[in-house]
Amino acid sequence: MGDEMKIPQATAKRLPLYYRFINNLYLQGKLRVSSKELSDAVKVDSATIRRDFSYFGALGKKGYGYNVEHLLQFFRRTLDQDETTEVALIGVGNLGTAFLNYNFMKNNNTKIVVAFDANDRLVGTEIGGVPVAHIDDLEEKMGNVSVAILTVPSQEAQGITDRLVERGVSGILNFTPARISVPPTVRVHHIDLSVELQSLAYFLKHYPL
Amino acid sequence: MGDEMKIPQATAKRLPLYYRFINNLYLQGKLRVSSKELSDAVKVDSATIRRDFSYFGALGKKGYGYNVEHLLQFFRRTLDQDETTEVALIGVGNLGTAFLNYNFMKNNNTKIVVAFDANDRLVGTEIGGVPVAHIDDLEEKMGNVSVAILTVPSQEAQGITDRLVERGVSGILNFTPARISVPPTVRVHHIDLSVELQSLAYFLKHYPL
DNA sequence: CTAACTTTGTGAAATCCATCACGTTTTTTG
DNA sequence: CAAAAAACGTGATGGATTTCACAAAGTTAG
Ligand SMILES: NC(=O)c1ccc[n+]([C@@H]2O[C@H](COP(=O)([O-])OP(=O)(O)OC[C@H]3O[C@@H](n4cnc5c(N)ncnc54)[C@H](O)[C@@H]3O)[C@@H](O)[C@H]2O)c1
Ligand SMILES: NC(=O)c1ccc[n+]([C@@H]2O[C@H](COP(=O)([O-])OP(=O)(O)OC[C@H]3O[C@@H](n4cnc5c(N)ncnc54)[C@H](O)[C@@H]3O)[C@@H](O)[C@H]2O)c1
Repeated sequence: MGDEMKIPQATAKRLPLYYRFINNLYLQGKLRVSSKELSDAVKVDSATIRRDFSYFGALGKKGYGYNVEHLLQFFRRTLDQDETTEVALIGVGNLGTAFLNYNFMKNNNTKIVVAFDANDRLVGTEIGGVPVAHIDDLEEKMGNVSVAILTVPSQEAQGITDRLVERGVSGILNFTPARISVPPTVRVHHIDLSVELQSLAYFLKHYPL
Repeated sequence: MGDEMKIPQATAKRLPLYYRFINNLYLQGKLRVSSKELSDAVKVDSATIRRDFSYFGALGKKGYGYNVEHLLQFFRRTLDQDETTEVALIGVGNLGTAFLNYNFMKNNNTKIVVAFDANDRLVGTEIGGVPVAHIDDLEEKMGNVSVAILTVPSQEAQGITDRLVERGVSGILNFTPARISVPPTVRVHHIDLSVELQSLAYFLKHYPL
């Protein structure tokens, strides 16, 4: 879809969060919501919420707030909730298995459709309803997924990444501590759990609240 | 330690990453490193690295770069690597079990020392060397850990959080989709995997690189 | 219908951060 | 030793994001 673009990245990152809470409100039967209420729920300043929403035009009504159903429909369209993004997971170990067992679809338009591992004992099984294939068959069996979750040992990360990129993957969620290299057309989001834990500890010691 | 403070938060978040790579270099026997080399490894602009380091004074030498050992010692002190931060994990399910089996200590000064769950079949067992206690015994058995990892179902998150806070926890790494409320003296880092996946998909569709 | 109240949408200001660009210092080479 | 090269540390700049604060518009109550 040719979009109007110009949504700040910081705003774009909050959209899925907004979507989830608006969906909750809808399921609870709430008809309207103010930026202040939403702020309490998602812990984002109410002015920031109004600013975020304003990039999409005037979604609310002064003195009233936002109509929950209208907002929900808007977000559903904007986040392409009707169109599922198919995802591949590489590395069915501790972390990979947890993800396979988790139903990301609950309030999400993404779905892991295939997993890969080098361990022959896993190949051929199904975990959380997702078939596990051998990493050697990556190119053959990954279909045309455009997003991959990387949960392999860190030494394997770059090699697998190169194959994924070669195969046309354009987004990678990388859980390994390795900082992988990709061409500029590929987007990588790092989630580095050790760093998160360590930086939390650092903040506690050095930034007393 | 009375600090000089004023390290930007963005810099503080990168420190553990720097530490890990500098440690690798040290183990590889490298004696010196430039901001450019470090930049290639951690994928952070070299000017940003120099700026980050400069907040701590002049750590490098012009025309030479940084002495690896000196840098490592500096970071070890700054990140309190010698002092282990003890962590409790609440919710030994898919995700919690993966964390318990992972040895965070590898290049990290944080350690999960106790876990809690409501499931009687788990209580009393040991996973990844960490004993699992009953959630009812939280107050009694958590010792004086100051950081907790939350991997319980989202409906339980707020209740457990209140107990943790009451018990003196000052940092929480929250993996549940719930946005928890805490007093201003407690720091919460949210890691919301669904949001990460969904926002990656959104970026791919709307922000082609 | 009016007055009081609520809440949006947005200029403007404030913050925070990343990057450029270069003077300076040190190393390296010849 | 002199010239060239390397690389730091940082002033300046610009961009992105957050937050303030308020007029305008709508709602609610009496
Ligand atoms: N488990 C955690 O809590 C945790 C925390 C932080 C970071 N990580 C990182 O996440 C990654 C996975 O961690 P884990 O604990 O699940 O490890 P794990 O060892 O349990 O799982 C790794 C899996 O990858 C498979 N594998 C190995 N080489 C492969 C290859 N070439 N192709 C395909 N599959 C291959 C292995 O068979 C195994 O099943 C690691 O990089 C780890 O550093 C994990
Ligand atoms: N697994 C994933 O990949 C994934 C991804 C995104 C988010 N999450 C979130 O992480 C959290 C945990 O996910 P999971 O897949 O590990 O769930 P899970 O159901 O496998 O594990 C939850 C664990 O918490 C325990 N528990 C329940 N109530 C408790 C209580 N009051 N006190 C202590 N323990 C209690 C359960 O016994 C269970 O062992 C959930 O909030 C989930 O939404 C998980």
